[in-house]
Amino acid sequence: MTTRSRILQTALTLFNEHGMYQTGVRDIARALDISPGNLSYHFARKEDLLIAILDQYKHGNDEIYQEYMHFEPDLERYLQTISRLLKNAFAHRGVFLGLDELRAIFGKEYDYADVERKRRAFIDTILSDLEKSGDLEFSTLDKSFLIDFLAFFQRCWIMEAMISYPHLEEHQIMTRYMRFVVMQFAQVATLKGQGALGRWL
Amino acid sequence: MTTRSRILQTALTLFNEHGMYQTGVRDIARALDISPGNLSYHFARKEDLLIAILDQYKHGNDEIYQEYMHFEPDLERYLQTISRLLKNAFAHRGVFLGLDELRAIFGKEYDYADVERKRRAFIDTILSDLEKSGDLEFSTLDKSFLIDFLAFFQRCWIMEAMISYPHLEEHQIMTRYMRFVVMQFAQVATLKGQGALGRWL
DNA sequence: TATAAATTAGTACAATGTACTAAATTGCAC
DNA sequence: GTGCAATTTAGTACATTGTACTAATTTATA
Repeated sequence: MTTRSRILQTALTLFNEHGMYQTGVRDIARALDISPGNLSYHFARKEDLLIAILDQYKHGNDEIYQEYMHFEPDLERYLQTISRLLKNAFAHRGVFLGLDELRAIFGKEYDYADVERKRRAFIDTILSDLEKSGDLEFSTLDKSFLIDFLAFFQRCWIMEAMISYPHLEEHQIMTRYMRFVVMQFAQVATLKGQGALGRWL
Repeated sequence: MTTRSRILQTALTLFNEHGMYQTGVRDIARALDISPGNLSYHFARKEDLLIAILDQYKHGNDEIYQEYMHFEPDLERYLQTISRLLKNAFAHRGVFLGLDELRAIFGKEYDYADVERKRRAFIDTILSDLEKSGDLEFSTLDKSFLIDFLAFFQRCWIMEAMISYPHLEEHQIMTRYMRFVVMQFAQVATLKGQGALGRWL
């Protein structure tokens, strides 16, 4: 394991536990038992750490989506995919608490719009395929609204979870939010699709 | 206008524009043309400023809800009420970017659970009344889900707005998010209720 | 007028992010 | 094994920040 990835891992752990602003670069170095100078050799600025962690998060998301796309459309597998996306976000929750700094680097050093564009494109494709496969039908609820909802949900839930349920464990948080999102799917699931929802409710 | 309220106003403006962490206590004092010592006379810690602003936000929300409750249930008025709630959150957006610090004071010096409890109670009452008055009917979409959705939405939207649309003006942001929430109401609006939704879509 | 509240100006301190240097160690291609 | 580059250490330095404190002055108010 390279020092660089050890740094990323430890920094993320500290960010998750104590928050980004409560974690200084000297704290990270101490936790790794390396010198602060060495840390700044790999990451000149604290922001670079943030960016690297965000890239890691983005990469994780891409992989999860790609894997879903690799097989035939299936509502049950899509819900599992969403669950994996939530877990990935939870694993990187520490950086989402630094909204202030996130906002500062978005558009400059980190292309957030790209994440967002991809997300919506994936969701759109997936929902359309699930419509064709007969798992979903959009009559009462508009497809474009469901895309909006899913995009909104996936962007926000982790922030709300950190604020509202800081004491809950990952597993509890996951069931809570999966249940929430599946309730929305229940609006558009066909009889065929209903079966996939059960295990989440 | 008291110095205390001038401080609150200026601090909030700076927080909204540059973020909480980018705004130092010395900046606030300079913007007000008062001495830093004077500022710390009114607010010993920066956190106290945050708490005072949150109280102001909470108070604003309470007033908006109370005013709605003062008249007969009406879907159109409820949507206007939601719009006012969004505006109040937007006016205090600066502090919501300080998630890290918010999380630190929640449960200790600021009763966030109370805000949340009230919010859900209000929403519950309002929806039940609107069901009785025949504006809403809960068949395909569960009432408890709509409560979850509205609570979730009202907690999160401002954070997502600050991250995703930092360049948009208040008016544009408001129409975007009102449109989003009204789409969900469309699921449960009766024929009578439909009329209220039109102006937001 | 007297007392309290408010305000100013200044100092101090620990912690932080950032930047830099010089020397030592390690890894690796030749 | 030698030599070079990458890595790591240790240390210094600086501006900024939140916080805390003092003494003196001004303002408001009973």
